[in-house]
Amino acid sequence: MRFSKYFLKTDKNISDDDKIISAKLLKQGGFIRESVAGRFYFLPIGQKVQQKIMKVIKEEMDLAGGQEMVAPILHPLELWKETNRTNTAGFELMKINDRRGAEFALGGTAEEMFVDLIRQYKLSYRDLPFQLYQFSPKFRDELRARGGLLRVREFIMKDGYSFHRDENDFKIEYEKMKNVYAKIFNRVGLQTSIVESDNGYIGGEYCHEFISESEIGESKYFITENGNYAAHEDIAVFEKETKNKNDQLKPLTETEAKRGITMEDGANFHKLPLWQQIKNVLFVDDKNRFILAIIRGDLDVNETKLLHLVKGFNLRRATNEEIRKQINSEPGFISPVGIKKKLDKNTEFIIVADDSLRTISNAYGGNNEKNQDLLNVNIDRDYSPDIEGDIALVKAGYEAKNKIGKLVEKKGIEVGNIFQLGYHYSSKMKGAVYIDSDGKEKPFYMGCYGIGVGRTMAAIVEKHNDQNGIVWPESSAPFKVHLIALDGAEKEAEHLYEEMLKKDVEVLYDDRNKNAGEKFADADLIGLPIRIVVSKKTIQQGSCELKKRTESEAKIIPLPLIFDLII
RNA sequence: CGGGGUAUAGUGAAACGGCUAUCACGAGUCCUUUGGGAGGAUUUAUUCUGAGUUCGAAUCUCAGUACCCCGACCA
Repeated sequence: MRFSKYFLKTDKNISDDDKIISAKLLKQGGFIRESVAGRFYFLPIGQKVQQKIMKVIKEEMDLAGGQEMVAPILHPLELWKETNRTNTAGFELMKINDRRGAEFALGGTAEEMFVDLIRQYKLSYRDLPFQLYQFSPKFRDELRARGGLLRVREFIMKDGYSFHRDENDFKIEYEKMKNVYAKIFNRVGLQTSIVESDNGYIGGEYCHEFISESEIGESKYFITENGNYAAHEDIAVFEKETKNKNDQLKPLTETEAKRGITMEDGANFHKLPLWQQIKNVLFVDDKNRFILAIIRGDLDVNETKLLHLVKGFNLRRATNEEIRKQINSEPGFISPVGIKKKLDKNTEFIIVADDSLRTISNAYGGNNEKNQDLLNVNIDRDYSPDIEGDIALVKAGYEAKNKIGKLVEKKGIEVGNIFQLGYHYSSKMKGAVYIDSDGKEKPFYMGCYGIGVGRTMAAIVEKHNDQNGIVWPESSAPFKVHLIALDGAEKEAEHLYEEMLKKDVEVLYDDRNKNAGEKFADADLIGLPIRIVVSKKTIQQGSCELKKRTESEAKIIPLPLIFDLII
C-alpha cells in the first residue's frame, strides 16, 4: 500500500483528554477515530489490525472444531423476554422497532438467538456436541464508556456457543476452550491470566475471564504467587482463620454503650478486637426484600456473593430511615439477635451470615437500639441466620482457600471470557431439547465463549508500545514492512516496493513528499515490525537499511539479501 | 442515574460586553528543503443549537444537546 494513497492520517497534536496510552496511540496513529462516546470508526489501517486478530481467532477456533456462521444483529425481543434478560440485562439493552412496531433488541450477546436457531431442528444426541461461532457487532448501552477501545457501546465480538449432551461432555469442551483461548491471546502477543469470575447476567454457574494484566484495566482480581489460584474480586474465596471459637461460651449480656456508629468506635469502646465484633449491613434488593448481611468485624461484605445466596439481581444499601422505620433498629446498632420479633409482618426479611462467624465466639455488637450493645453473642444460641455461606470480600494479603498461597491483588483488561451455561437457557427456552438415545427429549447442556476484538487490540497496544509509538507484534501488525523512500532514491524504492508486492510481502510504502524526520516519526508511531529505508546514502553501495521496531540499531543490508530477512 | 466541568477552524489553545474573532500545529496551492516532525508565500470559522438581556454577545441569562471527569453500575 502506498502511504500517499492510503486513507491514513497521523496526528501530531492530540487532546489531553486521552490518558489511556492505547487510546492515544491508536487515535494518533490513524487507526481509530471517535464518532460519539463509545463508538469508533476503525479506519483502514485499524480495520486491518482487527482483521489480523480475527484471523488468529478464526484459525484457532476452526482448529478446535468451531464452525463460523452469522446470526442477525436484530434479535426478536420475545426471545429476550423468554429468558427474562429484558430484566436482568435490560439496563444496557438497546431496543429498536421496525415500521410495523415489531420490537427487536440490538444484540449485546446472542445466547437466545443460537438456542432459538438450534431448537428449530429436531437434533439427536448423535448431532452433539458442536460449537457455532460468529464475528459480529455487539451493542451495549454502557452507563459510561471510557478508555478508548476498552469500554465501548458498539464493538466486534467473537461469540461462540457450544451444545452438549451432558455436563461431562461439556467439561471436555470447556477445558479445551481454556487452552484455545490462551493460545489465541498468546499468538496476538498477550499473556493472560485465567481468572475465575462471576457469570453476571449471562447466567450459568461458573466462568473464567482471560485477563491481560494492566494498571489501567477495570477488572480487579486476586492471584496466588505461584498462580495456582486466580479469581475475580467478586468471587474470590479465602481462608478465614480460626480466632477464639473454642473459648467457653459466656452468658449473653446487655450493656449501655455511648459510642459512635463505626466498627472502630465499637472496638475502642469495648476494648476488644475488631474481629470479635459482628458487622451488620442492611441491603434492599430489587424485590424490596430486606437482607441483613452479618459478618466478622474485620471483614467486608461482598455484594456479588450475597446476591447469589439470596438469588437476587440487584442490591442497594438501606437508608438510615429504612433501618429505623422498616426494621425498627438503629444505624450502627443493628443486631441479628431478637430482630425478627421487632419486625412488622409484611416486611420480608432475610438474615445472611458469613461462615466467618463460626471462627469466633462471645462476639459483641449492637442491640437494635441507640447506645445499647450486646456482649457474648453466639451463633445458634443467640441468633439463627436464614442463610449461611461465604459472603466475605477478599483483600490483598489474605491466604487463599486451603492455604495454597498468599493472594496478590492485580488489575487487568478482560479480553475474553468462557462461560458454563449449563441448562440456564435450554431450561427457559421451550423446545431447546435433543432426542437422547433412550428416545426421550432432554435439554441441551451449554457453554459460551467470547472475545472482544477491539478490546484485545487495545490491550495489545497497552502492552506493546514505547515513547515513540506502538510496537506491533507480527501477528497483529497491519503490515509487516514499513518501506521508506528518501530523496534521491525514489526509483530504487519504487522498484523494491514492486518486488515486495510480487512476493506478497505486506508492505506500507511511504512515498509521500515529506522530510525524512517526519517519515521516521510516523513509522515509529504506526509501529510496523520492520522498517526499511532506501536512500542515496545506502543505495550507492547497493544496499538499504533494515531496522526492527523492537531494536534500536539499524543494519545495512545488501539489496539482494533483503528478502531473506523479511519473508 | 447522582455530583462536577467543558463546548471557538481538522487538532490544541487565545480573545475586558465593543475594531475585520487571534495563534500554533494540521490540511490545500506554489517554491525551496530531504537521515529524526525543515523554511517562505498564500488559503482555510454558521464561536454547539434555540431563545432572551443589550445600541452592541464568543463573552451575560435561560433552556436544550453533546462531550469529559468522579461516583454508582458493568465485559
